[in-house]
Amino acid sequence: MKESNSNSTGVKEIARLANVSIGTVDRVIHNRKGVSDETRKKVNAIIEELNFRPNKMASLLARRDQVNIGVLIPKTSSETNYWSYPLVGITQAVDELKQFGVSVTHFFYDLDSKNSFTTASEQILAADLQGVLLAPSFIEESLMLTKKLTEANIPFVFINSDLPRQESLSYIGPDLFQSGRLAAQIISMMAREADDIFIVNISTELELDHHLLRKEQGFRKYFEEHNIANTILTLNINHTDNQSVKKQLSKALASAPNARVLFVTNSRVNVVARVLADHPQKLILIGYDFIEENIRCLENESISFIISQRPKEQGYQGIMALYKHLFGLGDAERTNYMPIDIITKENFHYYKN
Amino acid sequence: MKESNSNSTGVKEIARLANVSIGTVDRVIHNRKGVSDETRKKVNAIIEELNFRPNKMASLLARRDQVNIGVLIPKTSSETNYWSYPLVGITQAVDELKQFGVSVTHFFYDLDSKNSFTTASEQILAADLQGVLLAPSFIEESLMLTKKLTEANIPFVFINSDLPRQESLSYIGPDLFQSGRLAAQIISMMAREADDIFIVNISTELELDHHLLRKEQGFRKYFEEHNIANTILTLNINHTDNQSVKKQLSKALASAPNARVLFVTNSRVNVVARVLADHPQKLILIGYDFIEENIRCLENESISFIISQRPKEQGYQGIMALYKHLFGLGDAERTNYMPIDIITKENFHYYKN
DNA sequence: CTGAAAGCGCTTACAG
DNA sequence: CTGAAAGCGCTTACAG
Repeated sequence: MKESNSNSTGVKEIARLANVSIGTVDRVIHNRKGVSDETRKKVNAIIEELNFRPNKMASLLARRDQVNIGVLIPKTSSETNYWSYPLVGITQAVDELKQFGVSVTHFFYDLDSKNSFTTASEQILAADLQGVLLAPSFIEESLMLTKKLTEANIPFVFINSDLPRQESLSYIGPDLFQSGRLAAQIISMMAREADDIFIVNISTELELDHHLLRKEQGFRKYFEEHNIANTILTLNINHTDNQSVKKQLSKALASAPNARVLFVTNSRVNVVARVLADHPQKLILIGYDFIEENIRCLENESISFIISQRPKEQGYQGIMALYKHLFGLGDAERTNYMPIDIITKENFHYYKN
Repeated sequence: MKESNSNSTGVKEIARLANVSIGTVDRVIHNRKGVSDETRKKVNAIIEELNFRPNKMASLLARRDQVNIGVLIPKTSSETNYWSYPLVGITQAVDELKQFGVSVTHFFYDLDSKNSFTTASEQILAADLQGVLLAPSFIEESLMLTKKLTEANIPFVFINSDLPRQESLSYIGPDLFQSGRLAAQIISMMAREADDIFIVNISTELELDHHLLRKEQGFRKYFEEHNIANTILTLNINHTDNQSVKKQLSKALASAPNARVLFVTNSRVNVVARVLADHPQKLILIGYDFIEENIRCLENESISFIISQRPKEQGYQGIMALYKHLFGLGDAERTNYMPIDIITKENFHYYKN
């Protein structure tokens, strides 16, 4: 290790060259008022010439700002641990950033209860927050919240699903349509000509929204574009318990003897795998989300493919986007689509996102 | 934004509580000598109690250490731009770290010339480097270098391929065997019973080493384990030009009329795609590496799947591992296998690694 | 073995 | 509009 030569560039050197004080240099760097045009020009010219970039560490150290970010996401339920992954990413980001004065306050809601979302929203608005990261699962309720946040001038970032036309800083999450296309491509390569294909949407009315439909649209679009002749059937199951799924699925399969491939449009694919365990014919199953239940099904080969969209990274990038914005370190893109990962029995072990 | 309450913990506060100077606190924190056992204990107790973690920024700022890391990787050739991706990751890491005093000196070698590797090695040893990131493409030559580095007490990290039993800090790259298994799984799901499968190794003698063989081993292992009956043939092509590939491939395919799936064990899969363009039968192609030539083949559907192992991230993590080690911020695992990503026409667009 | 002082490269009141 | 001084939380000589 060597020590740096300290006569290098820095506010001090710039001040010397411009014949001003370092305070003035600081004012120019941050576009603060109280500097004559002439001085500003002179200093800026030198900054240009030296290609000066302020030392972020020193800056952060001297400012000792603290920001508290509110995080509003569903709580991990007994049904799925999906939301534990974004949480890991959030925690990781905060661990890296706490030395820069970033902290987080968590607010969880229940995916089965709009009320819990509204309650959490009120807590968020009452808290002293400088930014909010949220998963806007309920559209109307989310709009209520983001409207207030916008009024209060509190920046926010969406993860996992988007609410277009909002004043959000960023959306970080999947491109649902495209992920449906990817599922279609994989299936089209595996299916035989005579195979019928089922699209299975499992969802209570609460959730049966744009989400699953967008995936279905992408899926069907792919088959259309490629003129693939397989019959594609849709099965909507609006109860999520094993019994209901089993009943409706059995009925549907009984009436479609050629069905050999099932595309389940959300993480409940493991429920399908389970109720299909005693099905006479071997079916090909593909579904969504890197959650423990699904991984176990990959292991026992009852599910062939899982599509995952880096839940951990969504949380991580969400916090990072807020941090950079709050500290004036640059803004992320408005829309950030995650890579669409294909997970199987042979590669889930190294998947860390 | 709020300002932090500055009466919080810090060396100053610890010094006050322990009735010593902050210099002594610093000595204890970093286990420097010149502190009596008694004082050390007293200070450590307080550090414990306050759960004190030194402020990394302030520490880095005060130390103003500079490290220069040597990077030894193949140069991007006209044949493949593979190595431009790790380079992107390296550059990104250095951009983030230069504020912490990290810089990089690049040394490139030619994958077709062991000599160029040796020459670059000498330059590395002559340079004033605090760490080295290298892709040890040539085993003997790499061993020569790492031996000297170890003697000189310069830490090094391997990316892309590993040299076990070396004193490297870390290996960051693929698990070749497992990626072969993954290829086998995908193919086993797509192939019909009557299809013959070709494993195609394209490589000049220089490279025809453990690399491709490990992938082939993983591939065959999967088929064995699953008792899949397809015939698996191996074709070794030891010239990399289009003409040679075309000739040997045509010959092999002529003698195997049932061949319908080709697994190419490296990035040259695009060459195969090209020479197969006028092949009468539609073949399924799967190969390695997220490089432009291969992406184009995904687009025109002449390649079905590409396996990629996050080349960008390898470079990024390699630099990070060295940085953390050099600044005493913790060491990475000895072996870091990258996720094994499956890339197709429908998801390459969002793949950023 | 220990302390006091200067300094890292910035920012922030405060004074003029 | 501008400057001088103090401070962010550490580390580094230097003195004793």
